[in-house]
Amino acid sequence: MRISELADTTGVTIATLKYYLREGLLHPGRSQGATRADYDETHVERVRLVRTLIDVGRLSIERVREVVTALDVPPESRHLLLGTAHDVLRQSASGPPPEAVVARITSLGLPDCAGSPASTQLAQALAAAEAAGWPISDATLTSWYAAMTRVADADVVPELAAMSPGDALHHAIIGNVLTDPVVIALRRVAQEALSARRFEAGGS
Amino acid sequence: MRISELADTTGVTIATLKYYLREGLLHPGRSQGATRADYDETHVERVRLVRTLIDVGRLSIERVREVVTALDVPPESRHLLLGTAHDVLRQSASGPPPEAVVARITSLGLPDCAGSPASTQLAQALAAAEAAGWPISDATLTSWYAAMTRVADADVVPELAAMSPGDALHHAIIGNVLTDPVVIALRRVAQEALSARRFEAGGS
DNA sequence: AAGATTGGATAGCAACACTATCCATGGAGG
DNA sequence: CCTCCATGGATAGTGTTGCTATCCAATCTT
Repeated sequence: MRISELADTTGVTIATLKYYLREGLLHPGRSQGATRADYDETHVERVRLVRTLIDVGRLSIERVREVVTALDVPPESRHLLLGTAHDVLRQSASGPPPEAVVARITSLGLPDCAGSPASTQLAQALAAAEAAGWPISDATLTSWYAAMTRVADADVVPELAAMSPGDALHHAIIGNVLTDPVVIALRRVAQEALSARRFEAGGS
Repeated sequence: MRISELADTTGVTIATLKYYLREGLLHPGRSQGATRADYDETHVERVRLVRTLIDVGRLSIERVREVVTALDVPPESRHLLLGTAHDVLRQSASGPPPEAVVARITSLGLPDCAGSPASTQLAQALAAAEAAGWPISDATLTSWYAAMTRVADADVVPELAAMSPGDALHHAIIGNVLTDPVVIALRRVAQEALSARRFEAGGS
């Protein structure tokens, strides 16, 4: 497959593909002499991944590069694997979260994945909310955690055990990127439904 | 309060405040002659709102302008109010979602807020996932909806009924912006916990 | 009177994600 | 064999975004 075909099948211009090649988001095609290279299905899939991460996940080029780098050298351990996936999907910069918030999380009986990207993200999100005058009670937090466990139940499927580390990582990353918006939208729908039930009945 | 004080208390530079004034994100101070204007608590709160929307919510300047415009003229009806909040927090462009996906949503027994921003968002998120080769089953969707209803339970508080439309809108917008990252982070933590339980036991 | 501060206007800047152009090569069709 | 278009590789340019920086006259403070 030549680059023009890759462009046609993915809907991405040649100029952009060259850019992705330069930036290391796309592995080079198998070179067939100086002016020809061969691209295959792995390139098509990679381009689709990159576009999904950019369009849906709103990841920066630099962050996408982190993803493909991780995919090229996936961690062996299945535990580190999810951590890697969560790390590249982090929202804020990966600095150390406030000590006090971390202590609070562990004291609530949430799993002690201390230092894991997910816990760090949680701590930073909680700290940001508190700093903006929106503290979240222990009761709300544990209730939300229970609810999100039900959501995550569909995420951690047995099939993962049978996949190669690279495929599992790909699965975890793209699954979260694609379904986070669904989960958030469902939250909004639920809000509207509850609002209608609680306020609409009484008028206004 | 002069502009320099506003800058000091909010931690935003004067140049940026002037930019926000130009862009209509910040209402002008009460003019005291040609070279002086007076800013008050409403300006401090507005600047904090803008910074939260930008830093945490990653909203563009244009989207923030939508928010403040809506806050200046909040809808009277409490039902439209949540819709307004959800509309300014939309991820993708507010185009019409695919017909088939909408039909599927309503057929699942999800509330028939047809055309509401939340339903539109959901339809678009589902369509995007499907287009990227990640279809979401009816079972998963209903299970997730049940879970997110539990999350939303903490969002739609009775106090909302007693608030002014503007305050309620502010509450809904900033609440979602600040807690979406918390909810998503909890999902990740739950994924790690489930992964540990399901895969760690069997080794690897 | 001197100096700093303000509002208002305009211009500049850095980052980001492409997009366009140029060029030498080289394979394919005639 | 010759022409011609696609390709790889390199480099430069572009549009958008979110600020910054500078300038100016007016005015407030000291």
